[in-house]
Amino acid sequence: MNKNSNSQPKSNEQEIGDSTFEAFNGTFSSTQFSNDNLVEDPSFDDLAKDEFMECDDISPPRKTPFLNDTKSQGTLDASLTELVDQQPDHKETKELKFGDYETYFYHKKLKQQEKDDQYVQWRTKNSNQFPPIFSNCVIYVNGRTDPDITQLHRMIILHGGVFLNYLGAKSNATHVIASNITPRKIIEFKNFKVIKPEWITDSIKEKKILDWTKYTLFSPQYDQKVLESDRELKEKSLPLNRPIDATHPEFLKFFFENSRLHHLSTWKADLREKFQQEALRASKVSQTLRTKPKIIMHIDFDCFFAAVSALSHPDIDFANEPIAVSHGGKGSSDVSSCNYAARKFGVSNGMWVNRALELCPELKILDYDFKLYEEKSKIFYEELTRIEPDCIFPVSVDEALIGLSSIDDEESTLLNICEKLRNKIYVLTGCTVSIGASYNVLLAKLCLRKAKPNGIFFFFQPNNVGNFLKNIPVKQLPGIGRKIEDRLSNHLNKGSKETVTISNLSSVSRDTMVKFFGIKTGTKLFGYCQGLDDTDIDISKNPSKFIRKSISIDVNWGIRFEKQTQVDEFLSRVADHICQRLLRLGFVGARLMLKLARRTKGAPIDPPKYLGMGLCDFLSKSTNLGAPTREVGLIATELKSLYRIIGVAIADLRGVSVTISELQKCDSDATSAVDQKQLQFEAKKPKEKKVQGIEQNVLKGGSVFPHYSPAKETLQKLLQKHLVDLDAFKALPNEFQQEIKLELERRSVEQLFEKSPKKNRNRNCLLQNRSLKKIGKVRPETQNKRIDLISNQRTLNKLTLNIPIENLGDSVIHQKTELSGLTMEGQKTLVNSYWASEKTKTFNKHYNLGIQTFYEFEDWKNLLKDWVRFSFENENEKPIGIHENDLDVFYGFIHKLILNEKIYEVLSLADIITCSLNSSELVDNDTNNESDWRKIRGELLNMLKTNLVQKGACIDTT
DNA sequence: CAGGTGTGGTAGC
DNA sequence: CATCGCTACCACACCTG
Repeated sequence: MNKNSNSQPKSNEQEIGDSTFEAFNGTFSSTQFSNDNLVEDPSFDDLAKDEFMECDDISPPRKTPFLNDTKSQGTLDASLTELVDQQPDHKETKELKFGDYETYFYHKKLKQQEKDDQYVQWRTKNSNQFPPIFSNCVIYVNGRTDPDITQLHRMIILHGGVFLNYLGAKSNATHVIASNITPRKIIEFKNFKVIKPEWITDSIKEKKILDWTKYTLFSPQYDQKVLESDRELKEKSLPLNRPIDATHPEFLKFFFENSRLHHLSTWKADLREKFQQEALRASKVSQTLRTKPKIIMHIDFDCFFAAVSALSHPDIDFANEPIAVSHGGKGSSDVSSCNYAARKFGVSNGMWVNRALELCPELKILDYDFKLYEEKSKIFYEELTRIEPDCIFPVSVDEALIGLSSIDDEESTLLNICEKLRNKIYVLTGCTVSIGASYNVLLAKLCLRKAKPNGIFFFFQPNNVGNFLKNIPVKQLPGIGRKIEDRLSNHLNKGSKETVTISNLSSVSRDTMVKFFGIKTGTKLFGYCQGLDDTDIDISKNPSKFIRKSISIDVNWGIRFEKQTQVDEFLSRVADHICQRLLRLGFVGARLMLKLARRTKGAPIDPPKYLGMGLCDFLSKSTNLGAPTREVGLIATELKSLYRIIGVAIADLRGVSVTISELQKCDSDATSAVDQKQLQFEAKKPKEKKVQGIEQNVLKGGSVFPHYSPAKETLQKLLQKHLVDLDAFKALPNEFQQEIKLELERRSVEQLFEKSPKKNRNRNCLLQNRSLKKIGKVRPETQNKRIDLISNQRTLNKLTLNIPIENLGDSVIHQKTELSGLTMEGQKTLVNSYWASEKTKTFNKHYNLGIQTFYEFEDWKNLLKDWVRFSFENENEKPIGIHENDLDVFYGFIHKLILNEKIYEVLSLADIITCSLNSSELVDNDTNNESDWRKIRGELLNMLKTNLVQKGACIDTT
């Protein structure tokens, strides 16, 4: 750094530095760094060289394609273990196989790249002669080559490239190297740049990356063939391969690959997770309390997509030619980004292309290049890290907030840092960034607005803040969008179209704002008008605050369905997609929400935007999943029933959105159950209330399993669960009523009966599910007729074969939907006094099923084994036993399984109970416990049977 | 009052 | 032909017990 600052011309620094602090509104769009002058500036040349040396010294060659780094090694190892542990005969795992295949290769790739890294480090230790010319390349070598694959491999990685062992369908290979190629491979590689190996060797000789087009493999006589097969392929596969709308099986993949907003959102989430993880790691190492950073820098690319897309069009004069990025060149496609030349014509982001072309007929439309955006972003963040700020807060793929606590000789040094950063990013990415800096986030953001394009703007004069703010439109304030602006405009200007500025708000009191916008927004807005903002961007101060709280998928384009089956298929695919994301991100979730967009009455059937959603009403409904899970089948069924509960006419459906929340971290790991539990306690900290008892217990030096005390909320929940409806209660036989009353008396809550509770709103599906799960629990007659399904494999086969499978899906959903509105007379309220009373008297320990995390079905199996073992452990010369709360969670899961036709799974769980009880490990010191387990096992089979009978399955009980 | 649920708004290009 | 209008998070209104 110091070395470089010497090469910076002093005069510039002085000139800019002076003006900075003379007037607060000075802009530094220093022409010195505009694209044209940049390269010719001699001092810059030095700087650039220097910087490159520095890169070479410090940064290791690209390890994995961008953003994949966030995957921890642990996850991958675990995924692999999962893969190996799969039982081929198991239905669940069979379905997972395809995804895991990819995981397997991913893992392999990572291992390989690790090895590569080690090799590169070793080789470059004593020599510095490998310029990273392939640093943006991901290269796959095909077939026999000269030099051979091993040599090419070495050449590529030593020069900063990534070598691919396997070319996956979604592979991000940038180049394919081959000397010979079969016609078949020509088709296979038709989407790749296929280049001769000489490209590698020559590039290394020249010490720079050469134009690959001069090294393409397809010789002229092949070209014809390529074209032919290409056309052939296109013609044949066009109707099949190109999704038209969401009825196509591959629609989701296709849609997300091309959606800018999807990319923006996932990049953001990934960055957030990455920095959160780093902060978490850092805060464990040093617990020093940091003060709030004194300087906030807000740094952002100028029209990021447009600038990056233009890089692949060297013929374009980016500074003067109007450019926009969108899909296709006309019609209702969104302009996602446009350069400043285009903005002069009134073109803006979000505008439709046809409108933009009206405003600016010579506007050039460029395509998206999501991969390149990612690459440039990676470089950007690498550079931000390199200046070693106090903290980095990612705002977007191309935008970050940076906190600096103090720098010596603040003013000139800050400017120096900013200019150098801008230079470096320009050299490395070919795109310009702007920087705004101030003493809080609000003002830094506003400074950035003033700095754009390609400039720097500082504001450090608290006394002058009123002056600084007065002409700022309120729309520019963070968190103030179109709606709030509209409301302000209506209130203040009475409909006139003038933009509302901060000075317009000076007369508005804090109370008025709070009344208008609520306590939070109102207070925030009032503070903003005084230039106050206490947002803290230091993630490391409270990393757990930034942990992910939900995962969602939104599709509001291309949604056109005619039949219920199409909707259901789509929901299944969404479920599959979201479960894959849960797996990849290492989460399980306990709550599911479905949000639908329905064409507003009177809105045109076909909106102006092709396959767009048009004007819509949004309707949402959520449900609890019983236990944290990522079971695809379960989630799919829940979605389908939620869809029916919301009840949007299929023809009016325009958008589908699925959110899973109440997440728990769950990097499936082969650690022991107890270890897992302890990890869970840490991970669950955000929800302190629920874990409190446990934590206290641990602090007291006691067991991690808390003693059960019926707290108020638990009691409420119990009532909710067991007493769904008072009418239903009254309809019960007398002895049942007595039993329940006695039990509740024991808990001294019988006064709750005196009140007459309102009719249950039936809002929550889960409530009904819970009541359903109790069905048939203590009916002597069914108990007597209980059949032993497990012991008789023939019965099992018959059982599963006799179910009218093709109708099951419908009946399941139908059944659930009906339940949400209807009561099942006499069956609704069933309390099993046995579990409720005796359990709490004798057994007082949780196994804590409720806070376990559940991955796939295998984990439930292990958990159950463990739980059985645990219940036999001795405490005060009595076995710990089974806690009703655990049992509740367990039954909840079983119920969901049954609803999802996971018959085999339920049976195998029942089987596990039998096996565990027969295992010699257990000390048979209390027959009660064993008989409890046998009852539970019987209950599983009973629940299963009841459900199957309802569906009309023919069960052979002989 | 604590909590749950449904809805609405915002940000990035 | 077109076109790829996502997603995480906060805040709030309203309801229940």
